[in-house]
Amino acid sequence: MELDHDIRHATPFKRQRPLMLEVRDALERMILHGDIAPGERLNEYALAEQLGVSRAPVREAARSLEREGLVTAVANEGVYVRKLSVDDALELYDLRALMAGHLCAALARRADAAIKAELRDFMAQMDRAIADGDEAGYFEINLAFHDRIAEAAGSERARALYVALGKEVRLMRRRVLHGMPALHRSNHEHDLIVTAIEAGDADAARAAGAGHHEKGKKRLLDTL
Amino acid sequence: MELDHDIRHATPFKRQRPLMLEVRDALERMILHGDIAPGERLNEYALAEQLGVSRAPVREAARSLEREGLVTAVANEGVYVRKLSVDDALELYDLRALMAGHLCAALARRADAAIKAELRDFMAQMDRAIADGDEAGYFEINLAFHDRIAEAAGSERARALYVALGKEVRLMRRRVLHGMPALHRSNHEHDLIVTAIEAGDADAARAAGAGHHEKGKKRLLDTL
DNA sequence: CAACAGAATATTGTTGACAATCTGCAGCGC
DNA sequence: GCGCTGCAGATTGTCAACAATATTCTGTTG
Repeated sequence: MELDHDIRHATPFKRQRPLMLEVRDALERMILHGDIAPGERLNEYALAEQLGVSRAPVREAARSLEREGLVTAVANEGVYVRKLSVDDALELYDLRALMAGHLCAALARRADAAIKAELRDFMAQMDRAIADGDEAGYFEINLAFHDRIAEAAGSERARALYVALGKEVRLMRRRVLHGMPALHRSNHEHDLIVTAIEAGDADAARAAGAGHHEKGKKRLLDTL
Repeated sequence: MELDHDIRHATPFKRQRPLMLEVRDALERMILHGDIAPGERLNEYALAEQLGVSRAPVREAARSLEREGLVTAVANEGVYVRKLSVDDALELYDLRALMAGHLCAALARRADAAIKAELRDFMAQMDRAIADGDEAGYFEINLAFHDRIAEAAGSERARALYVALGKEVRLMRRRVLHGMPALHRSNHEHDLIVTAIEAGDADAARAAGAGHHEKGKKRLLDTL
């Protein structure tokens, strides 16, 4: 845990963006990247010194991360990187499936030609990544694909919940999706989602969106 | 806006509970009670003086309320009590219906005799309140009833989401439920929920739980 | 009189210091 | 040996002052 010193010197000229946000991003990156292990405590003083700021922005950033469920704060004791139990992770998968179904259904009702074409383009990109054997690339596009659906569904609150749940899931640093067969199955599920959205079939889209994430849950269970 | 002075003197002896939490509760009460109107800005300095604390706890409390969606913070400008548009409110109702359905379904799968009896008891209390023409009493029990379901469903994250959404909805200070006929209909829907849970029928419970909240949405639309 | 520049004011962002609380350990009594 | 007490260190909670930014007001100018 020793990286990213002195945020302020990284952006030397003018900054209207509050330090707290910079710190928040830095901490989130560290946590999601695994630089700070789950269960580990975030030492305000140490982090403040490490980042070259005072404790207040670090405190606020930590509280902000608590909102996203990445850390848990205990009074008079400190904030800890959240350690996900398997049950927690399964619950998160369920909620994420619920939200994904909701978002896909909403999008099926309101999708126009532009967004439909956009989703098909994502599919093509993922197909190409699979053909190239580019797993990392596939993950990235996969992430963007789902974010785009959430965004286009037109329900800001639901979108925010969905991405927050996604970040939380990432705390369980287990690769549930790897190997070409898994990628093929995954992209077939994507096709079900897009097809239902194209058809404007909200119920089918809900089922496909939820089902896709429930498969992810099953894949996690299989790795145990 | 002038009430609740000096939190600390209100609890004069021993306090291991951080001031920030006291402030948080006080602010939440003020907001939900309507003492601070939606759209109004929360002045850190003024609130700090009014509550007899420094700005730091007020700041933290405000950031904490942001998490619950009761206020929105703008950088270098301040935090404002959230002003719900009708669309926002409708979206909240949808999400709350979604979560309620999820929770009811989960509870239907795991409910034991004790919780079933407890729910029936709530029903009896609400019947009595209706018979007595006690609308305020009905509301209170109604709230406890739904909270109990959320708690008993065994999904902590989902429960937290559900109650947070409930608080947000209260920002729209419109009485969607009043008059004996509405109360009767409402309690009939409660009966559908409890019956489905008793039968262990998850799908029916989901439909009943979601339907109950969707009716609330319709009632809101009717008041427009 | 309208519109703009710039000062004056109000408010948030950040800092370092101090107070309260928790943790670990040594010393003591049983 | 075991457990309790209390001190020492570390860490979070709170505070008041300072810096940066936004807002309001006012006088000037076209």
